[in-house]
Amino acid sequence: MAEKFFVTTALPYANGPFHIGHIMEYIQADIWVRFQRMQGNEVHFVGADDAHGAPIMLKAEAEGITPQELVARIAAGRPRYLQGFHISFDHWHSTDSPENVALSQDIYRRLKEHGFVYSKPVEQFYDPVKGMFLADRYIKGECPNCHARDQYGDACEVCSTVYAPTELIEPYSALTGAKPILKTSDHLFFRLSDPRCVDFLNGWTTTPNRLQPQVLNKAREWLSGTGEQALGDWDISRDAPYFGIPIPDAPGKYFYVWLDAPIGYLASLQSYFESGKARANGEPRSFEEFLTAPDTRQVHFIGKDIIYFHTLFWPAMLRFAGPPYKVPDNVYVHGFITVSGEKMSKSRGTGISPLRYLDIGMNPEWLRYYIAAKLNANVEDLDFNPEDFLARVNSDLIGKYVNIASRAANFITRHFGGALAYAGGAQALRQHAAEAADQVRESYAAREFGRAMREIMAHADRINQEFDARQPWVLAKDPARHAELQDICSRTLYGFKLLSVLLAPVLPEVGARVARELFGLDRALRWSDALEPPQRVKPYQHLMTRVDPKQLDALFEPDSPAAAVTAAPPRAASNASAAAKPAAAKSGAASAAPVATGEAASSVPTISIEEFKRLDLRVARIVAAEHVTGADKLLKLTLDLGTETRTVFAGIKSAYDPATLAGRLTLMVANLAPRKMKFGISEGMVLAASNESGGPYLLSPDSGAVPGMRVS
RNA sequence: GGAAAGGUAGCUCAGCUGGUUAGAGCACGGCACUCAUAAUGCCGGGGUCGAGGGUUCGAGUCCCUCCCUUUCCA
Repeated sequence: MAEKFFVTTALPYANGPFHIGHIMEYIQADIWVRFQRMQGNEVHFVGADDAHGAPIMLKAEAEGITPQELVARIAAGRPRYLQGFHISFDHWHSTDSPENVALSQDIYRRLKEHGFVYSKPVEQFYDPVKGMFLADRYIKGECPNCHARDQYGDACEVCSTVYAPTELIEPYSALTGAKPILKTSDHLFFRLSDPRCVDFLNGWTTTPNRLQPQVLNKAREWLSGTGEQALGDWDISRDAPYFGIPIPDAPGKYFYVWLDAPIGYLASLQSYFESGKARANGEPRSFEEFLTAPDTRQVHFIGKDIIYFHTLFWPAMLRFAGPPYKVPDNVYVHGFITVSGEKMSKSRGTGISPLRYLDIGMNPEWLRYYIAAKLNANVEDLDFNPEDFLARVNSDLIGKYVNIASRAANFITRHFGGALAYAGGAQALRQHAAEAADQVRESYAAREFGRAMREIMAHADRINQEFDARQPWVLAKDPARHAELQDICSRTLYGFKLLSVLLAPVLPEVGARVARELFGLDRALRWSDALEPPQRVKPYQHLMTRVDPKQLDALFEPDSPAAAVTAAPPRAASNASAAAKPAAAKSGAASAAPVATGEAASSVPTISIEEFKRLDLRVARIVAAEHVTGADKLLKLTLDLGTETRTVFAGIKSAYDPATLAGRLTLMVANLAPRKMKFGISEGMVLAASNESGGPYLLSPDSGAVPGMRVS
């Protein structure tokens, strides 16, 4: 009986592009989802942008666009990442959608009807210039404890004291610099402290196999608090101006972004059902029918920073709103990703840019494998270590796994025309494969991916050992022993097929290629393929290349615009940078340590004319453009600078056909230090524009310009 | 300040309810092999399991204290 899953990842806050933390979460969830699908289970995997809230409103304002425009721009950039890393969402939506408005208002009305909502006056700082109430993070002042200046309204970054914004000395608005005034307004509260809630949550959180032990401990701690620590009610309203969903019958009030954010899971699912995609995926029922079915399992993958919302408010809201809303069956929590042991940090400019990873031609499946190898079911942080990454990927994936196919398939192709034969039949091998598959299945199901990878690689070791022991290269020289040769190579290739099946949730592309190019299947691998000894193979084509250390160098090279922004002193306290800070710290429904985004043009510091003059920008003619073998993004350009010719590798393959480039003029940085790349030395760079929604677009001079002219 | 998770070979990590000389992969040294888009096999060096106490016939594994890292405190 196939299981039916509704799976989500945390909704990323739509004020910036994905960072490596998002990608890690998506990879974790995607591996689990693909694994479930391979088992024949029905999975509906959806995501959405978390679009509401003050940070987005303010950031949009600072850029002179509407919040909707900002969100649309960010959303337009999402597919590159999701496709790039093979994340198999069935649907992607937004919390700023009609579905979410209707669902949020409906859930609210039901909660209110059942007595879980009440109103209470709240006194808060108010910015008289901006005309809006200020969240703690938008108020700065002197720390009452250590007297450090310019600290945020909730806690001091110098001495870590936690306080209320009203305790700050000389408070000022981070938005306008104005002195905030205290002002009272009625807020709506969700009665989390209601005994019905507490009873329900005590039962829900302790249901066996629902939460990880560490998460359960945390929830228990919150639920059992007394006095100061007692479970408090939840302020769910915000006063206008606010980018959010209007609260019914409460003019000028909007839902706090954290109320409608998780409801976005349902909005996305509903949109997915109503678009017909669910039907296309084999689910004939309606959204409501699916949600209310007793065998539907609702699973959320989240980061450890948002446990509170997902184990208290979210299940309680759903429970007391009542059917068709169902409470989550599981909330699976992961830790953060660090880089070389360091937390990703805006100020230090560390972290890995997922886009750069893809742009420099690194294989997304390397990262999927590496993350899988280091993930377990616990709430533990995971470290991306470049040397470890290199060693792990190269030795496990290329040295052990891919190499198995390469060494055995060539004999079969050369000596047996692709035909496999198992001496004495393959029954024992099948039995062995079945046991291996069962073992690995359990690890995957339990989200013990690291264990699964160790088990798989242990099988790879065994296959290599047996192959070595039988010395097929010796057998090949003796025609009398060719049956033995065929047997060992067949056994080895069956082993390779088994490994490919077991790795397919992690390496979907390689799995698909193995199925098609090596075993001649016209479909993706299924788990049950592990029990089918292959009878024929096609000639081996190389499946994966090694990681080049130079690529890792390039990945960490601090020459991106983002790095330049983060290296700048933060003195220019423009609206944009002020807005970006609390947004990143809050991180919305996102689930990893903040990382540099460097998007807002207004946050780039000014430079002097002298600094500008250091740039040698020249008009150049593209005399030749060609594809680069092995590079996903790069084109090799030969540029005529009038007096000399340069070779430049440009990451513009996605947008330009080389045939159309030859002859045209563009602009280049002529005095950029030459950079050794995997494919050769790049002697400069061409200028192109891009953002989340499009590009790159090459720049061109007006007619009349000739190669070699200096740009000033 | 309160709380949680973690600190095991150079690196990244396994070690279930305490039980023979503490394991793996990578890295390193040696040997073998040559089928493999420099990939495999064998052997080996290397750890007072954060520190100090305690319980026990016996502790990396339980208890206490301390140190360090990370995180949470709506």
